[in-house]
Parts: sequence; C-alpha cells; structure tokens
Amino acid sequence: MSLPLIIICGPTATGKSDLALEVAEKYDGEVINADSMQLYRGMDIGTAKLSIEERRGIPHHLLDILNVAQDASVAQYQALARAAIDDIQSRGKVAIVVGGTGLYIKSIIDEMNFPETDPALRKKLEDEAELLGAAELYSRLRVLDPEAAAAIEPANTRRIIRALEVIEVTGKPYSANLPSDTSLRYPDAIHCGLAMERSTLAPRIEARVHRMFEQGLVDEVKSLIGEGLLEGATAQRAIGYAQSIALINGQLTTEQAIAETVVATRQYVRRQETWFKRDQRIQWIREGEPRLPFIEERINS
RNA sequence: GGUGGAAUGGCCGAGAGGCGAGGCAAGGGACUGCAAAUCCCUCUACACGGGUUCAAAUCCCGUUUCCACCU
Repeated sequence: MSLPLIIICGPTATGKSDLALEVAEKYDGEVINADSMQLYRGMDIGTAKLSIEERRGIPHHLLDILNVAQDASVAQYQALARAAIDDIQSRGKVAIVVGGTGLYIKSIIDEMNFPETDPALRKKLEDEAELLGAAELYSRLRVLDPEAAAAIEPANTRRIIRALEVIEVTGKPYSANLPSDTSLRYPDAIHCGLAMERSTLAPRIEARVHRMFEQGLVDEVKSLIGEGLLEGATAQRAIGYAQSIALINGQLTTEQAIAETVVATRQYVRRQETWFKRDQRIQWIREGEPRLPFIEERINS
C-alpha cells in the first residue's frame, strides 16, 4: 500500500512549510519544494527558507539546487520534481510537495510538455522586440498562429517571444503544443490549499518582512551579489531581493525598501490567489480550521 | 493681527472656462522553459457657500484649513 502524493499550496506566509513538517513527521514523509526562489542556494532569509535545524531531520528536496547566476526553468523543475517523487515513493515514503509557485505545481501534476528552448533564437527575438517593438512580433505571431495570438496580450513581449520561439523550434503552432490540463498524472493526490483572509495575512506579511530585514536580508543580498546575483535574470527579481539591491545602490532608503517589499509581497499574494482559485482540485483549508486533521481525514478516507 | 501663496479621488500630481491627464496604492483577471516573473482590466476627484457664464476644477466674492513672511 502506498500513500498518495500530498500537495500543500497557497499564498505566501500562510504556514505551508510548518504544516508540511507536521505531515512529514506523522506519515514518514519527505518534502519537495515547489517554490521557485527557494531553489536558489544562499537565498535563505528573503525566501523564508527553513534552516537545517528547523527541518527537524525531515529530508527536503529541491532546495539550494541552483546558484544565483543561473536561471530557473519550469521544464527543469518538472523533471527534477517528478524524479524526486518517484525516488521518495520507491523508498516507501510519502512525498509532500509544498510551495507557492502555481505553475511549478501544475507542471508536476498535469501533462504539460515544454518544447525545447533555443537561446540563440530567443536572443534574436529579444533583440528584434527591442528594435522593432512588440507590436511587430505580435503581428508576426498573429499570422503564424492566430489562436496563440488571441490568447496572448499584444503587450506581453515575453509570452510573444516564447510563442514565436516554440513555433520555430517545433515547426508547429504554439497552440498545438499546449496539451489539455485536465489530465492527471497523480489521480489520487491530496491537493490542499491554505486559505487565509487578507486582513489576517497583511499583518503577518508586514511582520515577516520586517523580520527579514532585521535578520540581515541586505547582508545576504550583498554576499549574493558577490556570487553573481546580478548576472542572472531570475533571482535578482525576487521579492525583497530586488528592493535590497535598490537599497544597496542607493536608490531606496531602508524604510522605502521595507515598505516596497511589503507591498510587493501583498501583490504576489493576490496573484497566487488568482492562480490557485481556478484549480477546482484544490481542497481549501479555511483559516482557523485545524490543518493536520484536515489532511489526516483525506488520507484515511 | 497683517500680507502673500496653497487647497484636486486612499496617496503623489498635471490641468487654468467647453464632456472626466498621468503615476502609485487598492480590487479583479490572464498565465504552458525568466512565473516572487510577465501582462490585461477597473476605480469621475477637484475644501465649503454664494455668484458670473450657454458652459467653471478653472473667473469673482465670502468662509474654513494649511504654508510662508511681516508686525
């Protein structure tokens, strides 16, 4: 008998990591991180990453696997996460996926396939976008793949570039590469979301951000800059990190950096809620509802 | 007490007689190799009371508040 995959998602600062530990302790589980920024080695304070001690001996996977100059990618994450699940389950343990990056979780449980990327081609498209403008690329996309064009905003340069890239790499329309998301790779997964009222979350976020700066987030960022933080495209954009970089560059005062980080975190929560809200598979654990029992109930049924 | 200036939506801020700048925040949404990213949508305000005018946030009078400077 093998226990199903357990997934714990939800907005930031709702207590996902702690719940995962409880579940892991109760069911002999191991945790797989589904948080795009916790993938980075050295990004600890600002991502609220559990320290080794805080992990209480529970194995955690997909933490600290990238250096700050590298760029994460869903495709890579998907492969690693699925491999980790297989590994954990093959040893008879319970795999617990925990994190707030909706796309990453989706990449695990849905049949998503990500056509190859071509750095040279992408570079070319990026240059063209800069030179000719997004509108030019967009009209090109409209010709090559009207369906994809209809689904992408004309101003969303990044998406337009990727669509054109996929078309060129695969020789097929971008839309043809989009499998349905109804397929379930882990049909009996227990997929829980932690819900919390904004009014409860707001002060938690405020306190958490202040704590991060007190604990030395800016020093962490300084040392990461030495490790190439500014070379990559992804890590330096992380909430709290971007603001710390601006602070270090003298573009923000400490107070401003803190305030902007709080705002950015709140906005992130909103995007997370929007993303998770539409996934009907998620069973929401309401604020104040006992969490571990909620999951125990589903496991036992 | 006097003189001058200012009062615009949650905040910043342009406009200076003819249908509501813009930015930020907030709220909603999208999302398939950077996703803590990228992008879309929404949010009729002109301190108050009179007046002039076909028409006033914009002009005039008064009131209130604030800021300067003066006594």
